[in-house]
Amino acid sequence: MARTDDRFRAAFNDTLSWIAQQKIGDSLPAETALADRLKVSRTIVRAVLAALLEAGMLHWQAREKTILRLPTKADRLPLRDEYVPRELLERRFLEWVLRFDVPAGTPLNVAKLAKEFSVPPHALQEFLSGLGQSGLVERRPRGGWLLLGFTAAYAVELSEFRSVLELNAVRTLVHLPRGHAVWQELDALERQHHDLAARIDTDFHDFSRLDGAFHLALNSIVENRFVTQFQKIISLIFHYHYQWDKRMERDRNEAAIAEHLAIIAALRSGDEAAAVAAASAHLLTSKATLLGSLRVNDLIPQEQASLPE
Amino acid sequence: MARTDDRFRAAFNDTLSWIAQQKIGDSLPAETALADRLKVSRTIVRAVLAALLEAGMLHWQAREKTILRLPTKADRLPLRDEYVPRELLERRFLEWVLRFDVPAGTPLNVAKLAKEFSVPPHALQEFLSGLGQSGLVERRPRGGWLLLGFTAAYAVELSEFRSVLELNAVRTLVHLPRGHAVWQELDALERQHHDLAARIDTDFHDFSRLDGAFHLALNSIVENRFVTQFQKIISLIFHYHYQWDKRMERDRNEAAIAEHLAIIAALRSGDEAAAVAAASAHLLTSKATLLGSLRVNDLIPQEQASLPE
DNA sequence: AATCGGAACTTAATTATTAAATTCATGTAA
DNA sequence: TTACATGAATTTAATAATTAAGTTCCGATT
Repeated sequence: MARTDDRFRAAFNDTLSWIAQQKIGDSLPAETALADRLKVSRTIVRAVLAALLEAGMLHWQAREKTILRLPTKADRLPLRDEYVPRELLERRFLEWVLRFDVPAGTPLNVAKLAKEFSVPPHALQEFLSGLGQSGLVERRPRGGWLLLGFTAAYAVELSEFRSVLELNAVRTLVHLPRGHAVWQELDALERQHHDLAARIDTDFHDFSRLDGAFHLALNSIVENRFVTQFQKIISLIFHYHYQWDKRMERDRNEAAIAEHLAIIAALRSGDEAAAVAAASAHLLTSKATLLGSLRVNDLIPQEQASLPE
Repeated sequence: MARTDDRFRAAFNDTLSWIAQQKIGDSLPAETALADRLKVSRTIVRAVLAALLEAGMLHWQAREKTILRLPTKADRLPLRDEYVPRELLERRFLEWVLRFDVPAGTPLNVAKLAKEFSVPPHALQEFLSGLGQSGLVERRPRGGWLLLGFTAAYAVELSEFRSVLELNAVRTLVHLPRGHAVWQELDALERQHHDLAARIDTDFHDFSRLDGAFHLALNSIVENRFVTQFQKIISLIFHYHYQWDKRMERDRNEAAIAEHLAIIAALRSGDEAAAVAAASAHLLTSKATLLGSLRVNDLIPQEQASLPE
C-alpha cells in the first residue's frame, strides 16, 4: 500500500456521527459544504458519499442525497494505530537524547528509531534534517546519521550563545520607555517571584515555569526570527535539565529568584551597565547549573569519541 | 528500479583502469585490499570481480584472481547523468531564491523543483527540511513547502542578528592579549585594505572577497558552533548581494574599506566603546547596502502576500 | 594465528503506488 | 443569466516496495 487513508476514515466516521443526529429522509448538504465542515477536500467528501451509498445508508444521485437509514456502530471504519504527530516526536526525541539513554557519537538507525517513536521513517528523516540546526545530530556522507549528543562542550557553547542573545535583549530593554508593555509584564513577574519566594519550601518546583516565563519576557522585546528560533531550542534544553537535576533544587531556585529580582531592579534603574552585570551574573549561574546537571548524569567525562568517517 | 548502482559502476571502471596497467597473468590483490583502494565496501568489490569474471577478463576462484585479458574501452560501464551533489544544490537553490526569480510566498513543488535542479525529490525534501533554520522556507501543515522568500523584513532581521553576533565578537576581541594570532591576521588584513585602496579604481571588484575575509577574521575568535553556523548563512547571503548590486560599487567599496580600517584602528586602541562604535557604524552601512540592493531588485514593496492555509 | 573469502543480514536511496488536493469544465437551479 | 454544485481529470506528496551497498559473522586457508 502507499499513502494511508486515515483522512478518509476519519471523515467517514465524522459523517456517520453527524448523520446519526438526523432523521431518515433528511438530505445532506452540498459537497462543498460538507468539505468545509469536515475540513477536507471534496475528493474525500465524494469518497465518503460513495462509501455511504455502498453501505446502503444513502440515496445519492447528483444533488440528491437522502438518508436511507441511520448508521450503527458496525458502520464505523476502524482507525489504524495512529502515527505520532510531529510535535510529540520532537518532545520524545529530545527527551531521549537529553536524557542520556544514548552516548554521544552513536550512529542513528532511521528505520529502527522510526519504529521506536512510531512515526514513518521519512518523517523521522525530515525531523533529523531539521534538527541539523541544533547541532545535536549530523549527517554522515554516505547515509545515516550520527548523534553528536549533548556533550559538555555543547552545553558550554549553548550557554554562551544564550548569554550573547540575552545580554543584547537586556541592553535594548533597559532603554525602552516606561510606557512599553514589557514593564508591566516585569511588574507582574516581580510579584510572582516574590510570591513564590514566600512559599519556596513547598512549591520550589514551580520555579521552572516561572524561569521560562521570565526569560521569554526579556527576549520578547527582540523581534527577530533568528533570535526567536534559537530561543526555542535554548529554552527547551534548559527546561529539560532543570527538571531532572534534583540536587539542591530548592536552594538553587531560591537563589535564582533573587537573581531574577536583581535583574528586574537593575533594569528599572535604567543603568545599562548594572543591568548587564546583573544579567551576566545570572547567566553564569545558569551555565554552571546546566553543567552540573550534566555531571550528575555522567555525561561530562568522555569527550566525544573519535567519529568514524 | 531502486537505488542507483553508480557506486558500483565507478568502482568497476576504476578497476579497469588499474588492470590496464598490469600484465596478463598478473593477479589482483585481496578483496579487502581492493576495497580499501577503491574506497568502497567489499560487497562492491565482489560485484566488480563477478562482473570481470563475466566479461572474461578474470580467472577467479577463491583467492586466485588472475588477469586473462586487458580491458578495452568497450568494457567500461557508462555512468548515468549524475545527480548534482548537495553543495551545488545549496548554491543553486540560494541563487534561485536570492535572485528572486521567485516572488515571496509561492508554494514550492518538490517534484518539479527536484527535476529542475536535477536531484532526486527526496534529496530536495531533505535539503528543504534543513533549510528550515534559515527561515527562507516553511513547511505547510498538510504537505508542500512555502517559499517565504528573501523579503525586506528578512534582510533587516538578518542584519540585526549579524550585528549582535559581530559586536559580541568585537567586545571580546578588543581585550585579547597582543600575542593572540588574530592581531597578526588583522595586521595582514590592514595591509591588504591599504593595498586595495590604492588600486580601487580598477580593482574594486576584489573587495567582496576581502570583506568576507575581514568579517570571518573578526568572528573567528568566537569559538561557538551556533555562531559559526549562522555566520555561514550570513556571509553567503551578503556575498550574493554584494555581487549583484552594481550601483556605485566602486564608491561603496571604497567607503567600506575606510570603515574596516577604522574598526581595526579602534580595536588596536583597546578602547571597547570606540571599537563597538566603529563596528556599529560599519554594520549599519552594510545593512543599508543590503536593503538598497533589495530595492534595486524590486523586492521591497509588497509585504508578503497572505499565505494560503 | 592472522588474514581471506563466503554469505547472510542491515541499512538507506530510489522508484512505484496510492490517497488526497486542486483545477477545469460542465450542468443545474435560482 | 449567473452563481453555485457536480463530474472528472490532473497534480501533488505520503508511504510502501525494491534494490544497491555496507556490515558482520563464521569457517577456511595459508
